[in-house]
Order: sequence, then structure tokens, then C-alpha cells
Amino acid sequence: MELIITEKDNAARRIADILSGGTYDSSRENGVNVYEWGGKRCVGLSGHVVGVDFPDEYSDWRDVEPVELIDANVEKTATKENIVATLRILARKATRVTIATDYDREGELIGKEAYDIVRDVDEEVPIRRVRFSSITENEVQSAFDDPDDLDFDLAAAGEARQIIDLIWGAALTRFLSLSAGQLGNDFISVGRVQSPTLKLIVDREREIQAFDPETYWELFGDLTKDETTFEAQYFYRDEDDNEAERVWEEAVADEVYETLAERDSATVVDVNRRTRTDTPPEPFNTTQFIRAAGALGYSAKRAMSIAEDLYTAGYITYPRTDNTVYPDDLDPEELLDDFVGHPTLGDSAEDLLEADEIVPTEGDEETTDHPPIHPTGEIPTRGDVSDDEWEVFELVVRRFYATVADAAVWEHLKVVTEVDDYRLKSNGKRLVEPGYHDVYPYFSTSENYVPDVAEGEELALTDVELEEKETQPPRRYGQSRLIETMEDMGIGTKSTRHNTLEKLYDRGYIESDPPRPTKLAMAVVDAAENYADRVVSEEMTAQLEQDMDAIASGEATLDDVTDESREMLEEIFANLADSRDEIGDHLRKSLKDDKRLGPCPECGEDLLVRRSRHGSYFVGCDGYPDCENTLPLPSTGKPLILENECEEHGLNEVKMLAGRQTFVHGCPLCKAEDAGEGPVLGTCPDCGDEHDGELAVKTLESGSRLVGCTRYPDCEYSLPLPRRGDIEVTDERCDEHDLPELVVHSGDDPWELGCPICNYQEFQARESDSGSDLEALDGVGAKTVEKLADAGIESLDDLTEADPDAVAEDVDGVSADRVRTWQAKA
DNA sequence: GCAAGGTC
Repeated sequence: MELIITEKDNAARRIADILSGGTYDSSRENGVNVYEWGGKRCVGLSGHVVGVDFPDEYSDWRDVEPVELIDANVEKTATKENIVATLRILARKATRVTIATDYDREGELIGKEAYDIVRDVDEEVPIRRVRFSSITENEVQSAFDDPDDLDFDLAAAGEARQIIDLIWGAALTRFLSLSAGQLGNDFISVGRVQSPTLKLIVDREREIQAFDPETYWELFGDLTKDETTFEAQYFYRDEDDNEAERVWEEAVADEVYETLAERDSATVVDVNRRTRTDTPPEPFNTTQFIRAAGALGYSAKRAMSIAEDLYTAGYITYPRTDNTVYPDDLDPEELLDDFVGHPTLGDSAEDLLEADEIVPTEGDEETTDHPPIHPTGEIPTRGDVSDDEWEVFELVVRRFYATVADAAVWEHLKVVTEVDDYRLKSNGKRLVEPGYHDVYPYFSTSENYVPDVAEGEELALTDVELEEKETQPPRRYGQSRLIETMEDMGIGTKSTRHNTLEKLYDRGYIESDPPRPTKLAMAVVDAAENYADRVVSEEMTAQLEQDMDAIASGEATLDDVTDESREMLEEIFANLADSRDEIGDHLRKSLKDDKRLGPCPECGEDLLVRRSRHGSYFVGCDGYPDCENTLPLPSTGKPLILENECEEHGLNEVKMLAGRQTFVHGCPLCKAEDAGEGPVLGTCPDCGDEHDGELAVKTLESGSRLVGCTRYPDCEYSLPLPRRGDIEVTDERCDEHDLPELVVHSGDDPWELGCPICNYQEFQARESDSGSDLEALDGVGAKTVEKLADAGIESLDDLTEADPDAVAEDVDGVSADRVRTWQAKA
């Protein structure tokens, strides 16, 4: 029995399909899919199934000095126990093992992890390694015809990275967290990738803060030829003889303005016409995909999550890749053929197929990991995927179209006119050959019309304007720009860069989008720059890459590299020791600055945004417990403190971040003063006995209403009320809850809501019996639920037990792969 | 409860 091990389940299934000619059987062991045919079994891992960590005795942050972690043992432990267990069982029965993990450094390490697990149960069994860069018939067959050995040096290079990242990350993270007393969930993290990324954001913020705007002037006028009017802008030659439009002295600007304004014509002195070829874009790697999806409004995280779903369902290729060159076995014509006849994607494919020759564009990166992201040729039915999924799928399809389309051609026309010694220019552009823009409508193709004129012609000059402007600070990085910059700097990987950004949000280092650093982030970067410069610099990764290359080529060993790294960290800690309190004070101060709203009207200390034990946010006084002043915050979203201050109270305004429902709450004190607290209904069932809390009808700043406790935010008991209509409190009382019955007046028929507690209980009961739990799955709507029900699948439980292939046969428009994805999610 | 890297 030969055992084949791949990096992921999806690859295992496709390799089984290729090697067995489609005749494999699948079964599940410990929740792991095993594919079997003619004396072979194939199983997929889930990336790394073991991870590095310190022994247990190092796990209490307060008991262990962070510096001790530098020389602590680093152990490997199973992180995916079910997969490791399955692998051990399968390895015992194997007479030969083939490792077929991804063809890159991390894949070699993952292969080595599998190797160690197999060796642990069988010291003798031959273990070989196959390498292929795309899972296609040709590549896979020839890889298996010509197997190789595992590259232990390359795997060791990866292990060195794991050890160095763990030691530096853990030791410095613990040091900063302990110095500021931030333990538990709010620790202060540092790492080889996250910290240089954070420094990028912080450095840009420093530039913005230090920016001193300068005033300048620009002059515009309208020119007319044969009733066509177009814009012209004043320009001059600066000291380096470059064209410049900005005038830095007001007197000069006025002088030019006066001359232009009093003249009514300008003479054409130069006409320059040229054509420009606009080459089609390169195939998608992960970064460029994220950028293009970003332009459609998707966050990096969301774009990757949708791509992942489209990949698992079989519609697009693997979304994590560095490659921008299509492999030889991708036949563009064949792939275009798959789209012919499609109602919305078909026309473009047919147009492209009419070309004499199809030559795809290529980028600079030709790697062995995976092909560039492209459609597989399998097309989802519109109703089977969400609108977002379809939009992203179409983007991937059209990007593929663009890479095999013709270049576009633009015609640029530059007209220079003169008034006395002053010159004006007009730039026109026209798209003469739309080329790839016809199939890839995501780039702007706006034209700017400038008519044909000849040298010496006199054009009417009107509407001369002098505009005063200010230079602008540099702009904050957007998410996709950050990911591109990380790639340029060589930090992170195609699989992790978008997660790193999420991590910075989670740690409270950045807020909002485009991300803005918090005071805490500024302080962390400050501390790192002063004491551990290496960890915030891209140099650390660059050096590590060199060291890993040295290990991979046999010029250095894992121990050489990790020992040297440990020594560097020892030195850092030697310098840190004396400054612990100073660093801690700075961090603590910054943490408070991030929460500060302004002065407490009752005691003059600071009002801070705080979080209750239940997780909700409120405004509390720093003078607590001496001052017990509190103000409520809305229950939806996470508060973001804005820069603008309320004029009346001197408090910063607050915005509530809640995805699409994000809204500006404003000054919490104004809101509290305005908040309509309506009639009191009765005793609060949660805190009434203990603290005399009462329930009242409340109107929130968002306009929605609820029945809530008067002791909010100390008591968070609340009941929903309808959004519209006047609420009448009747004399009838509910026997069970001793609350008045309510009537809502909206339109002609009053709605007898009754006791708010009874009403809420009934509402909850209805919610829980209605509908099918299948609807919780991605892309499953009422229609699919109905189709599944026809096939005898009425619940998630039914679905988990069903055979994917049978379901695919019975249910129209549902593939076996999709069923497997659902099963995995269920 | 620390990192970064895989993958779901």
C-alpha cells in the first residue's frame, strides 16, 4: 500500500482523480478524507499539523522572565491532532510513502513534518518526495514518474524561521506586555512581520502630523474653437527647466491673472499629437488580486475569504500564489471555449477567440508554488453564489480575458497656447483602440476632448480663474497599498499579509479604513525603535532570508543561524533591563490617551471609553471610584474616538464602527442630555431587587427605541420595540411580569404589542422554529433549500451524513465539491 | 494569553 500525502484535502482529491483516472473511492477517518484506489491511498494535511512552542513550565507570563525564553527549549507539538492520528494509522499500513506537499519552502517543511510523523511509527518504510507546480495531468504524472528525496536542508531553513520568530516574538511581546501591565486579552505584541508593517503606518502618520501646508496658486482658462470649449492651464518652466503649474508667490499669480483676464484670445504655438500603447494587465497573483478587489470595495480579508470559497467550490484556481506567469499547460483557447455561450461572460470570450493568435501577458515572477489565479472553466450558476461571490468571480474571469486581449491605444493631444509671454496648455486624450478595456471594464477609460487646432490659430479665451490651493499631507496607506508595500519590502507571504493587517486591528494598533494608528501603536513603535530596532525593520526579514538560503544550500546549519539570532536578542535584553519602567509608563500613558474623550463635567478628571465586564462599551470617569459619572454608548459596534471635539463640552466625538451599519454617535454628553428617556414601566427583572433598577422606554440616538434599565450601562437588560409608530402605555398589566401592556399606533390599525417581555419571548420562540438551518451555509438561499429538501436533505445533520456525489447527481446545479465544502462548514 | 506560517 502506497501512501501519498498532500498539503491540503483539495490537492489530495485532485491528485487521486488524476492518478486513478477518476476511479478512486473516498472515505473519512477521524474527520479526514482518505482517497483510495488500486493499492494507493492519498490523504491531505491542513497546512502545518505541528507547531513550535515552549515547554509548559514557561507558559505563565508572570513566573518567567521574558529573557529566559531566549534559551528555552523549543518543542514541536501536534496542532491538528485528528490529522496526525490518521496519518499515524495510515503510515503503519504503508509500504511506501510519497510526500506531495506544495512546491515551495514552507511545503518542504510541511513535508518534513509528515516525514517525522511517519518515521515515528515506521523506521524503515521508504519515503520519497514529488514536486509539481500545478495539479494537471502532465505535471503530476511526470512528477510521480520521476520522484525525488525530501530536501532536509530546505526544511531546516523553514524550521530556523519558526524558531527565530517564536523566540523574538514571544520574548519581546511578553516584555512589553509585562512592562505596561497588559496581560490577558490586551497584551502588546511584537513580531518580525507585524512590527515593520505597523512602523510603515506609524511613519506615514508622523509625516502627516509633521506636515506644514504651503499655499500656492493655479490658473485656468477656457479656450474655444468652433463652439467647442476646452480647458487650459497656465504653466511655466522652473529652474530645472521642468514644466510647473503651481505658482508659489501670490504677487506673481496676481500678475499672470491680470494679464490673462484682460485678454480675450490666445495664440496656438505648439500642437503635439502622439499615440500611446496601453498594454493589458498581468495575470493575478494574490497581491494584485487583493488590489483589484479593493478597487471594487472589498477589504483584503473579505476578498481572500470569497476567493477561498470560489476555489473550494472549484470555480477558480488556488488563490494564494506569487506566480504571474501562466504555466505551459494552460491552453487559453480551451479556457475561453468554456465561456462561449454564457449569457453575460460569453460575448467577450467569443470576441477574444476571433484573434489570429492568443498570447497571454506575463509578469516578472515565475514561481513553482501555484499558477496565477485564473478561472478553472467551471462556471457557477448565478443563483448558487452570492452577489459578492459572483462579482469577484467575474473579476477573475475578466482579468484572465484581459491577459489574453489586445493592447489598447490612446491618442494624446497637447496644445500649447500663448498670451504675451504666458503659456497655457491643454491635454486631450482619446481611446482609439479600446483593446482589453472591452473585456476588462475595471480601469477608467475617461477621455478628455481637445479639438484639432493648428499652430498660429487664434482661440477665444474666457473665464480665466485664479485658484488658491494648499499642498496636502501624504495620504494614509489603504489596505491594498499596504499589502503591496509589504510585498515590495519582502515581508510576510502571499498567505499571511492580509492576516497581518487583521492582527493589527485586533491588537488595537490600527483603527478605521484606511487604517490609522492608535497612540498605543505609536508608543510600541517608539519603544521598538529605541531598544529593538531590528524587530521593526525589514532588515530582519532580509537577513533571515539570506540565512535561510545559506541553510538550504548547506553553507550554514540551523544551529549556526538560531544561535546567532539568540545572541542578538540577548544583547537587546541587556539594554532593555534598565528601561522597563520607563517603557511601561509610556505605553500605559498611550493606552489611556487612546481612550480619553475629555474632562469629566462632575470632577474634572478624564472621561474614558471603557468596556464593561459583559463586553459592552460606555464612558466612565478616570476618577472612579471617587467619581461615578458614566455616560452610555450605543450597543452596536466598537467606538472610535474622532479628532473633532464638541464645542459645548470639550469632549471628542465618537463614531461606532459596525461594518455597514457604522454611524457617528457624536458627543456622548450631548447625546445623553438629548436622549429621550420615556415613561417608566416597572421594576427591572435583572437588577430591580438588588439595585432598584427600573425599566423605561428609551429612544436611542440612531432613532431606534427599546425598553431598557435606567441603570444602564451598569445593567444591560433590554427588550426590543418596533421602529415606527407611537407607543401607548395602557393601564392593563401583565400578571406574570407586572409590566403595563403596550399598544403601537402606526397607520390605521393599532398593534397590541402587550407586555414587552411576553412579546419578546414569543418572538424568540418563533425565530427558533422557523426556516431551515441549511440557510446558514454560504450561498444557500430558499431555492437551494427547496432543491435539497426534494433530495431528502432537510437539515445540516442530513447534509453531513449525505454522500456528496449522490447529492450532486440528485440536485441540479450543486457540485460534489460544494457539498464537501458545506459538510466541512457544517 | 506570546510569532509567523500553513490551511478551512
